[in-house]
Amino acid sequence: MQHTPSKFLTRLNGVDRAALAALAKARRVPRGEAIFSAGGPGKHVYFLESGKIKICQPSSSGNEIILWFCLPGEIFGLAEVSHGGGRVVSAIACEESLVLSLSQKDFLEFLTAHPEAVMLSMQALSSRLRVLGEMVVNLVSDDANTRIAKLLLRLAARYGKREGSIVHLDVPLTHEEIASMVGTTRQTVTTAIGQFRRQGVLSIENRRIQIESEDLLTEISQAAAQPAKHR
Amino acid sequence: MQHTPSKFLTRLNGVDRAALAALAKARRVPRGEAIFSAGGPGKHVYFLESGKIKICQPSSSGNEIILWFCLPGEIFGLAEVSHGGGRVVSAIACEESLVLSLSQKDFLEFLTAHPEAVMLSMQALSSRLRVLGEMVVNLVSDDANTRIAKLLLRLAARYGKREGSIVHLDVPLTHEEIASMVGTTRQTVTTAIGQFRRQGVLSIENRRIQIESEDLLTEISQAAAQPAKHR
DNA sequence: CTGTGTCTGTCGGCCAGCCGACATTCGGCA
DNA sequence: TGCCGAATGTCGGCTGGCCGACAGACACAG
Repeated sequence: MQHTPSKFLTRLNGVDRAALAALAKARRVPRGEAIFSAGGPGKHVYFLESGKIKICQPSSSGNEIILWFCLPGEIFGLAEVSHGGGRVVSAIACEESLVLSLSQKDFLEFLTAHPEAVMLSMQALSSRLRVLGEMVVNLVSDDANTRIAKLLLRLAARYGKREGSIVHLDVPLTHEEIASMVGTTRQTVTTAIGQFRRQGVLSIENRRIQIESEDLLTEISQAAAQPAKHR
Repeated sequence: MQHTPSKFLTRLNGVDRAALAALAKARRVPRGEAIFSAGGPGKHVYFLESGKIKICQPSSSGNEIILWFCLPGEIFGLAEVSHGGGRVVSAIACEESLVLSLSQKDFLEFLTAHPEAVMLSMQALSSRLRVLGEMVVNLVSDDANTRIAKLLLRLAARYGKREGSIVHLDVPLTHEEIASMVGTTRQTVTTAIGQFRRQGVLSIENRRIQIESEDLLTEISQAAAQPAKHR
């Protein structure tokens, strides 16, 4: 259930990291700005030095669905580079960020020169594949409350900062965004979160969610699992 | 919108393919049998020589969600090998199949010895990532009919055999399975497909779906995209 | 500190789609 | 060939959650 964050940069040894940094071009991205956008060419791969990036995919109805958040040390924009074809997702800075970029060509050369990086790349892709698979399963098989609970658990596992038994979710999310991630409406999210808070599962500290009891949340996420059957 | 099937084996050059075949162990799998199951160790990677495999992930409520179908020439079971940790998905033969299996260790050695295979692996992962992303977006943003229409379009693009303007979907799917893939009920799928048939969008030939007009289906899948707004 | 826009919280009405129930048809196997 | 289980088709009743609407509550710029 634990998803290793597969921090590309931090797991690269010093020499290789230096070699990569030498090839890469650094860029400062202010909060809210896109590093790349859906529809664009997709000829670069990126590494997040500092800050936070959200990777979103536009839906046919026009809103952006957040697929995952990218944390410092992670690689992003990789799938399009290896798959070919343009971007289908956008990368948007949640806060001021520092990113390194590398052209497809340079990256491929780097990979041949540094075989360990190959495994790291494949791990990054695999890890995301696993998370997306879990998302799909949740989406098709759970009701709204359960989907919200499971989303919070996933976020806690990947992006939570533990402090005693409390987990601080270090990602900026509006109810609207949560709703778009789990396929429900803003109102339903508000109601569910209010409910969780009243149950003592979580609390809100200046717009950040803090999970008070992961166990209780897990319980909730499994409660409705049995679709009641008869009796 | 087109998803290259990323046929690993067929895109490997002859020499490399022979090398891989030499390392691999072949195995005949009868219809309905699992090559590996969720919860298992995940220390092998597989190639489909002939037949058809479905890759499923169990949901908390017990049923198996089909994530994708594996066609001859494709690699599967790759994500767990590169990511580490056990299987979260199962691979089940839809029909009698011939698979090649390779241990993690042998596969990694093969990759270092045959660099082109690295790109093919990454392409396979990336391609699946893209499809799953599309699935997630559809699931969160579309209503039941639209989800079904889009699923059929995706299946047609990847697994359709074109014959004039008609596309034969060469995958064995019950309404029940379709329902589990798009997060709805068997009855709703039956109704939607009946509707599509009456509209002349598709027809059924001994339990296989044939899409008569991809254009019309595309239209349907986009019609409800605008949530009507006001006016 | 005050205005302005975005975010959160809450309510009632309404409908898509779920659920159970049943009839029918298909296709594979004895 | 006939049988049986699985798959398909159809129907009402019921309800989770969507929608619109509106009222606070922040956050931040000027």
